[in-house]
Amino acid sequence: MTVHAGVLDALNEEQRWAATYQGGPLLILAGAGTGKTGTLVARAAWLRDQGMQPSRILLLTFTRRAADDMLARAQPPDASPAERIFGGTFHAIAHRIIRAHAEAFALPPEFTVLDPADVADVMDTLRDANGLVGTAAGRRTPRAAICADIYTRCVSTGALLGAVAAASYPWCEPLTAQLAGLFTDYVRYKRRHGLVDFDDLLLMWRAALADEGAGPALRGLYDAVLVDEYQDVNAVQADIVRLLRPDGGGLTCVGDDAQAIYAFRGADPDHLRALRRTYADLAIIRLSRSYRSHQAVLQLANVVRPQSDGLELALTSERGCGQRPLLIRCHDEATQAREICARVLADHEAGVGLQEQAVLVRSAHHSDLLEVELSARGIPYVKYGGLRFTEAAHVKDFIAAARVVANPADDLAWFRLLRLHEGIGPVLARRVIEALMISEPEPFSRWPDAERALPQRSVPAVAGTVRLLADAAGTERTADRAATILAALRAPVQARYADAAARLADLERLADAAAASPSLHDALVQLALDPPVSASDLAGRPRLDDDFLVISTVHSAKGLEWPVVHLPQLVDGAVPSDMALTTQAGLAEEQRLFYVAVTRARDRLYLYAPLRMHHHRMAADDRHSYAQLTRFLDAAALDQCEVTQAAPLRPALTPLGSLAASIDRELQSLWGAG
DNA sequence: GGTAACTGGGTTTTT
DNA sequence: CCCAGTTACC
Repeated sequence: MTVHAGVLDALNEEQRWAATYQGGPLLILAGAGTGKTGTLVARAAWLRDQGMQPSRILLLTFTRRAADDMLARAQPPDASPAERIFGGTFHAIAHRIIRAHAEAFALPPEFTVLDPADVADVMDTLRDANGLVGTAAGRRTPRAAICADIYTRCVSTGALLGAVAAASYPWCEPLTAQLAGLFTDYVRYKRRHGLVDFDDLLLMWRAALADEGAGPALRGLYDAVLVDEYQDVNAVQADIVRLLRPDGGGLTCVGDDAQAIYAFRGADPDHLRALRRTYADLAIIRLSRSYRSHQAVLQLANVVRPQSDGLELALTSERGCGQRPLLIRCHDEATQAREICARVLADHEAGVGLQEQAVLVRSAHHSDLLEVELSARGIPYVKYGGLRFTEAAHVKDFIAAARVVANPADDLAWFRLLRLHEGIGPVLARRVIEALMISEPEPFSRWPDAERALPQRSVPAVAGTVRLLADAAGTERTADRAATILAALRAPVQARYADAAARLADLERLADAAAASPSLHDALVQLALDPPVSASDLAGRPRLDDDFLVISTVHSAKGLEWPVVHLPQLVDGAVPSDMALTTQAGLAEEQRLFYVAVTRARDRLYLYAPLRMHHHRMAADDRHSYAQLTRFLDAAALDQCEVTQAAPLRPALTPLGSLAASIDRELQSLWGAG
């Protein structure tokens, strides 16, 4: 008898079958809202109750939140370390292993983890030397961030640079040789400075697992490996899973290839499909009973869902029929914004809280006009996706300062920190850093020499910051260090930003969060691998009782659900995105994205199709017909929807004309003629 | 020489 | 709206 017997009792037959499956490798094909998390948690608990040692069960996820959530549900909160199931994101677990064996990877014990923005910064400094600046070779050159994208795409898919450029960045193809040079320099730079990016974490874990000496020991750590969201693995992660469980024993993968939406960062749903080829004895168990959406919503979802051979799935609802999705044709984007507001308010009147409604968009800027309309009407909302907290300038400043303290040899962090000060540009910053780094171990002690590179008037401010950071580096306790770093940034942040008060408030939270970590280095790693979505995220949701509408990108909405979902911009070019229209694979991904969006709705789904877009006019002659506007709403899909037309917003032109005339008369009277 | 302030062109999604 | 290139100022 176990404490978790209840976990199994709460499952339906297909879920229980999956949770207690006794054979070899298992793929749980879990449709949207079918209780995938509960099933995976139950399987972990069941394995443990079968006598498997909890610390030898490895749970791999893509987000920290998913890992924490599942681990909390799989075991009592007071379980001792030995009784705890081991789990985390691919990157976090890789980091743990590499840190424990840093010297074997030729890394310093406290190596810096570069986040994607850092990668772009490094590439930016190496671009000129590789002929990738300005309009080299008569063509426009990719920005540093694009270079970083191409790099990571090659690494995470294992594809050749030439092929990646041709397929995804055709305008960069003539610069393949320059990019190759840049990437060579980039890797050399990382190795020389003891830096590790996200891709390296996975590459190193994979290399260790494939190593004849280390491999058996590393994979021998676990008896069972459970992988969540397997459709989102990239080539390196798929290799890691294969190397962890070469014969498939003890392997459970959960996923749904129709919900794979991360191709842009190297994921490929073919890895999920390939499991059948890798493991001849793979069992596939389908979870198709949805506890989320009404049947009427699922009928549209089932039509929209792309099916693949051998992995077909159709969802049925456990929640009754419900209302058919409503497609609202709108004259233009302004009408669409007005219409969304009206329906949000109407449902709110009917008792659906704002927080129970979400507007899901393909790309962050698709809600711009809507946000104006919401603000004008005083409807509160929060937006997820788009700009991340750690990408805000002042947060990057803080992280740079913390990195200088944690590792005074981090020239990239120095560069950003110095440039924060008035009057310091790239050239002066470089000179100061050069002076600081002449003798490696103690950059801070060289400050008196280095400050000679600066013009007199900027010395006091910079020296003040540096002195406080040196103090921080000299103290032991993490809390003291965090507080001193914050103190060091006060003056420069005040001087640089107009809205300094709000930014400093953010930094106080950041400093508090860092103070709670065992070390500054841990805080920085945590921040890189698991960035908070917003400042309020750090502070633990202070506004829980405020009611607000949710606006989110479809990507950020993955795994979430709302009673009411609004899907605007259902027009070719927006959904699907025009960036993806040129390739078959891109279009397939957009289709899956639409499937994910539709399946977020529990009770009510509103689809909005504006006839005119901001820049290009679409199908003007079809304004009053039901012709398809997005290829995803074909005849079969429309059959599953109610269709209505929003009343067009018609400005009253004639009165406006007479107003203008009266203004003219008024003006005329000002100069007394008339 | 080096920085800041201005202006014009392109804009997906993010562990 | 953010970044890169240009101009104006110290």
